[in-house]
Amino acid sequence: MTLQLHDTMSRELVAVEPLEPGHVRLYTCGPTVWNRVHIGNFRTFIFEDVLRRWLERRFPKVTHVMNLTDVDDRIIRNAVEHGFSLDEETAPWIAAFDEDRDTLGIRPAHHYPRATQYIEQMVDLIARLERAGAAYRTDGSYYFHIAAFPEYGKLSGARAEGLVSGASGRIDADDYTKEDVRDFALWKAVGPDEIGWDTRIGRGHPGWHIECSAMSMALLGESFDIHCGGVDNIFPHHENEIAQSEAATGKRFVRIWCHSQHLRVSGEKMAKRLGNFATVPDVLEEGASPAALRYLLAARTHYRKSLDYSDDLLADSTMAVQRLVDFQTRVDGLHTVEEDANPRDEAILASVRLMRIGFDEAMDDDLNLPEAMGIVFSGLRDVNRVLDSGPVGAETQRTLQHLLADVDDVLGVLALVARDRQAAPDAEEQRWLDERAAARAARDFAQSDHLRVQLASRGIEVEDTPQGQRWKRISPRRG
RNA sequence: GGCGACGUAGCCAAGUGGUAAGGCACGGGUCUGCAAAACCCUGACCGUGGGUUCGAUUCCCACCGUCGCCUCCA
Repeated sequence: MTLQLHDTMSRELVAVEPLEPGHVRLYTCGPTVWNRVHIGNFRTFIFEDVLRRWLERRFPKVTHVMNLTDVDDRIIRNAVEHGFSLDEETAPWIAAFDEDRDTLGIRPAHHYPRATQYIEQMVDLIARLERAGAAYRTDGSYYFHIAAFPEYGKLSGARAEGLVSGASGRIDADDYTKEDVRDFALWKAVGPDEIGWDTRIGRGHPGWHIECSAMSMALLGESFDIHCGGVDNIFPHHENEIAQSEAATGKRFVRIWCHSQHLRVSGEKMAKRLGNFATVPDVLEEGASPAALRYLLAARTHYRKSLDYSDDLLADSTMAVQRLVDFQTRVDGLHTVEEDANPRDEAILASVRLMRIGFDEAMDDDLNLPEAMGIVFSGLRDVNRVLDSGPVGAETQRTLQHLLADVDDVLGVLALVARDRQAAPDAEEQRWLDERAAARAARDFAQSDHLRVQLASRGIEVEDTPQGQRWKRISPRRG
């Protein structure tokens, strides 16, 4: 079985076969750091993280590049307004992005190239395009000449006739002058007092699309395996990247294009512009756990389907994560017996085999994590049933622990829960736990129930098991 | 107007040409000092209308509904 991904260009499932055997080169469009990234943006970044994690399971080497767009018209406008340099303007947003990314357990890319650090490469590429007759200069600015690239539109299916200039209502089309509405800016000339770079093609700053072509080529080569982003990047961003890159190199730019669907709110796309967004800190402030948010964004539905965000969905995800955590706790706390394999061990090992096969198949089928988790949950019930019936051996316990570790190597939520758990009970909470254990030993149930309520008010839930009292931190939202 | 996606139980959602995983919530049980956890039982004619087929939720067409992109939004 090999990993297949849905390719936006061919609109088919395509097997991942790295250009360089054993080494997958992955480029994912990162954030424009003009503001705090919201959880809709993170849906895409988490999808890419899951992809990256699964690729690492399937191939010996993965090189992952995510760009940071740290120059664009909005950033320049804000920097001017604040009297900041570009770096000063973007530094806090980059720091915030790093923090949120870490909160959600997203593995860092191997490279985070910043547009402002690749001006030279962009200028080279623009000069190369001009020599190839694919770029022209107007009033000092450079534009890509669509007519020079007949294949334009092959990714999005967008043809010239269908495009309605300004239909999105997001741009001021008169900002720059172009020969053809479809032509797009490679380099924007600016005056001596404006923020820009003095280069051999003049003073200015880069257009949006050119950075991804220049940086991906610099770090991954002129052709590489997988390029990802949100669906809103298909047109024009990725369409333009293809045009620039292939017009310059004459080579196929990317093998497989993957795009994730949007996160919505009440049916509409979550977007800064609409004001219906929430940031990672916003969600945590309401009492949700990072694990629940990650689960919601990663596994609640398939990455190519839009997902409507709501408090109910978050609560739902919180409980789903709790079910996994409770299972892990149970497995870790198993009182195992040392004896030859019994029928229970056999039954569990059989379940685990089925779970592994099903999980891998689902993931190989275009990263169907919801399907994969369905298989896991279904298997957990089978295993729980067996565990209810009697003790198992230490080998079975290890097998289950390895299974959970492998599932979470992709899902990445148990690791976040474990991180949260390090918040140990404070002195008072610990005293209540001790007192409650003592009260139960003395069969003073009134006192033990009282302490249970008291601990619950601190977000600590206590359970009694044959092995004694056990506690766990629960989300305040849960009540 | 062009291109594209989606519509499955109370909610979320996977999936298949031969009558539908899983999660959450609800109800009833087992277990428990009581709980919790776990387990058992209980729920769907898969947007509407046609067509293809022995047979369609799954393929085709139309329609209805929702949404996305159409020049710097993940």
